[in-house]
Amino acid sequence: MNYAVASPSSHGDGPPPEVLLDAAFQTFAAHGYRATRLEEVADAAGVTKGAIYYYFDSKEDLLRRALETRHRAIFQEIEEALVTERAPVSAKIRFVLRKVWQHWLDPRWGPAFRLMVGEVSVEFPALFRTWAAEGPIQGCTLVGRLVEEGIQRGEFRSDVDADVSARMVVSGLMLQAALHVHLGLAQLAPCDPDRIFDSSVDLFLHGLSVTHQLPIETRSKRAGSEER
Amino acid sequence: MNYAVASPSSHGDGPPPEVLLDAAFQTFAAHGYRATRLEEVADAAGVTKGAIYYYFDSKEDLLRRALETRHRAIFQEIEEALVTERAPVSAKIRFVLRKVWQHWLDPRWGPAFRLMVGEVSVEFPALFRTWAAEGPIQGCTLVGRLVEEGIQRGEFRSDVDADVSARMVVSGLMLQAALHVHLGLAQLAPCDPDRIFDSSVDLFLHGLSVTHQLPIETRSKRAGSEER
Amino acid sequence: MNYAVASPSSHGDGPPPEVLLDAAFQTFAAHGYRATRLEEVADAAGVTKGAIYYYFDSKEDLLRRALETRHRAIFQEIEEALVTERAPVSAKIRFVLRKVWQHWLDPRWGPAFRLMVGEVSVEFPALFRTWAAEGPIQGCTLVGRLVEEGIQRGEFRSDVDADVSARMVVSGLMLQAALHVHLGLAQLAPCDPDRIFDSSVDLFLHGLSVTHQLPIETRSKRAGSEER
Amino acid sequence: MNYAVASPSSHGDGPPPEVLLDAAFQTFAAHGYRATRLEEVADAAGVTKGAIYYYFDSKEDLLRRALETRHRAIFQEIEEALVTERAPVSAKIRFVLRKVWQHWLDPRWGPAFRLMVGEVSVEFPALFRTWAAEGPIQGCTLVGRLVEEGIQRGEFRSDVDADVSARMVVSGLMLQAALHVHLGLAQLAPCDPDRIFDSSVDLFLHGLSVTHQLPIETRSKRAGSEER
DNA sequence: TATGAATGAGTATTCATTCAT
DNA sequence: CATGAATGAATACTCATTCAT
Repeated sequence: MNYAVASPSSHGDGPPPEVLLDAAFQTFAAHGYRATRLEEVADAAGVTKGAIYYYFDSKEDLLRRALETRHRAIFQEIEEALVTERAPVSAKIRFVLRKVWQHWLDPRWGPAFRLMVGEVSVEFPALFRTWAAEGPIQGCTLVGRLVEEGIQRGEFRSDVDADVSARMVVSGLMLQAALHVHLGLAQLAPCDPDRIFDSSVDLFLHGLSVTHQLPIETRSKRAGSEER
Repeated sequence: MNYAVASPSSHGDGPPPEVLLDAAFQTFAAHGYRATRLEEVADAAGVTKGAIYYYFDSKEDLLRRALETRHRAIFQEIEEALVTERAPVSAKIRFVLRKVWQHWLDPRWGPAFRLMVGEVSVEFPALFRTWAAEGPIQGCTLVGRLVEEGIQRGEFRSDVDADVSARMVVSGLMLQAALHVHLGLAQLAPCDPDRIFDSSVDLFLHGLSVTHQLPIETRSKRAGSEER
Repeated sequence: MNYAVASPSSHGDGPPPEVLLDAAFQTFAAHGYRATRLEEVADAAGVTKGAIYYYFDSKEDLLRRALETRHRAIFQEIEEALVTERAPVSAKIRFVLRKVWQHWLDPRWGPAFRLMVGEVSVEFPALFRTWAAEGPIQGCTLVGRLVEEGIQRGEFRSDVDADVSARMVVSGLMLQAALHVHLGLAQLAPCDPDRIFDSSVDLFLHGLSVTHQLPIETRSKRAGSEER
Repeated sequence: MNYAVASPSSHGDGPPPEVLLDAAFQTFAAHGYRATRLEEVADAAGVTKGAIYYYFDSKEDLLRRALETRHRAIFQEIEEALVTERAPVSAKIRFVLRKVWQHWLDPRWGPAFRLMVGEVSVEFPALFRTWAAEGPIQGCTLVGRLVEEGIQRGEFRSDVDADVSARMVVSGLMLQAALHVHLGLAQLAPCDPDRIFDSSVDLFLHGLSVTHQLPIETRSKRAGSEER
């Protein structure tokens, strides 16, 4: 045993084995945090329960560190890939969205999304906010900036709400991935992921684009009497 | 091995008291299914644990029946309200979406969404499918039919994908409600719910509307070399 | 609905500790199966409740395994001790009966008999049948064979019912052990165990022995009018 | 409501309905005391749990009173039927045993025996002793007196142990009834109840009868070296 | 480092018992 | 008299956590 200061949250000298982190992340994601017994994680990792406690302080600590390590800050990568890009903004947006769409299509993403929304959001709000900040929020921000740029360049309508538009397309694709791809709603209403992506992005870009049409309708109804 | 009677083990003859179903639904929604102790439900309903077992067979039975009874099939109502409507399709769509948006804004909806996506989807898949069929799926179907109608009437572009467009706007608004309104992401990126709704629906309807512009870009990139 | 592993839910790899099996057997025998709290067993074994569940799946499993392991197939042993015996059949029978009588006199046998007859027979019929097959039934068979042998050799009357005679003496001694020795009826009608044994076996052997007397009475009354 | 003094152990003014006592006795006998839920008794009697508490103070009280009332002091009856009898003692004995045998053959007797031996003996020893005093013990006493009478009259051997002989035949028949008739051991070793009775009684009376044979063997072995 | 064994606080579930109606 | 509803103490069972080896 060396003289390294004991790390604050475990006894292990080195970093926890990847296999444990992986097993924890996947088991939690698959069955949920509460529904997962530590023994399941241990089994999945090929060790015994006790070993977990050599590296982690508690079930919570295990989840926390598994999430930290496993979570890919996808938008970070994408943004970096984007700086050198020379293309119309709409093409950049499509490029960005395709990247994240592919990420969301990953079989491991759906369960993780469920874990985040379903349990982490309530039981570990801070963790949830971290995930959100690096995921959805950063996605929205990135896309939002591109929309802004499109507006500046005259590529998009000047009266577009860049912020909300970005949230809309990011949320729309994300929940479609979650519900239709991962949660089995495709069985109830089948649809090809490629078509979902293409049609959704087409719709989005059309919505942004400069047109010659008349205003669609007035919004004056919003405060109208038909609302309860 | 036991001589338990074959009849259902709950004893209540009449339907379970509303207060129990309410308390169960809300407590489960608020804290999650696994994280909720039956005693919490009992406390919330002002009874004791034993009373729950007078009406329900198990925690699972309680959840099941609470979900069945509490869940409002919102789209059903909306569709009925729509049959008499005489208006441009875009107005109808805005009307429908406003209705569901208001529903999703309800403080009780967010937790229920979390419960459904986070735990029910994994632990009680059949229940989840029922919810989905009456919620998101029916919403998509309804909006999809309206988009179709708009296309027929020449109000919308003939090349929009009615199905996917509907999913997009329903998913987009739903997840924005969940994340930005209920899960506190508004703190990270503040935004007024009214603005979210208006801008999202504007964007959507713009996306559907007939335009005179050229196609924004080709989709030829999809199979391009940047994909993994 | 749960994600429990399909493998048996007890975790112990090796066989359960003797002390647990012993404690379980004795506590169940002493107080009865239903009346025994798992904590009593745990206390008797000097462990905590949780430890029981490390080795056993349930209270039922604990009983089952305790009975399987603790039960001594006494007649098996006796039969083996008998093969070399050269003696009059009546002596062999007395030898056999003395062996089992001593077994039934053991302070642990009475409670076990009660457990078997009182609860196991109803709640775990298969277990009961196993016990019976190795206990009373095997005893009857063994003694029955000896009686048969005695008849062949001319030592016993040729008109005795070997089968039923064996059942009679085995049942008679067994229930006297249970009621008079273990269940305290000796308090109501005191009698020395040795005397019970000797007199009972004498009576039995007399009953079997060849005599010169006339038939005691006719059995013609059996279907007579005094029956209901 | 009249002014009768509240009876010590219930609120009912009149005696408890037979149907309740019957249901209790039979349910307890069938499933065991601990294993029986009061609701089962109530169901069997066609009332609700609450009604039981109008007549009885507790589950224990219910058992106690059900046993008191249901239990037939069979030997009492038999003894009375016997006083006028003019016949050889052996005939009287056969008569008595046939009566009790018939009683023990009753489908309700087996479960009651089990209840007594299995649970009442441990949980309510006083009750058990009452049952034993009026059942087995009285039976033994009665038969014992007859054997004594037979000895006096020279009908039976003078060296017979009247007491133990009586216990032997009563125990023998009783346990055969319990095990072979009621507890299903007949499946393992089939035998007709009539034959059990006849052969057992024949054997018994033979054992008692005066013979010309030599002593079967000496008892000197009892303290011999083969005992442990 | 890792394990097998054990712990104990917690939780679902049961059921005898009560009581207003 | 009897019921339906409810109670609450008891009890089987679970599982995160500990620890000697």
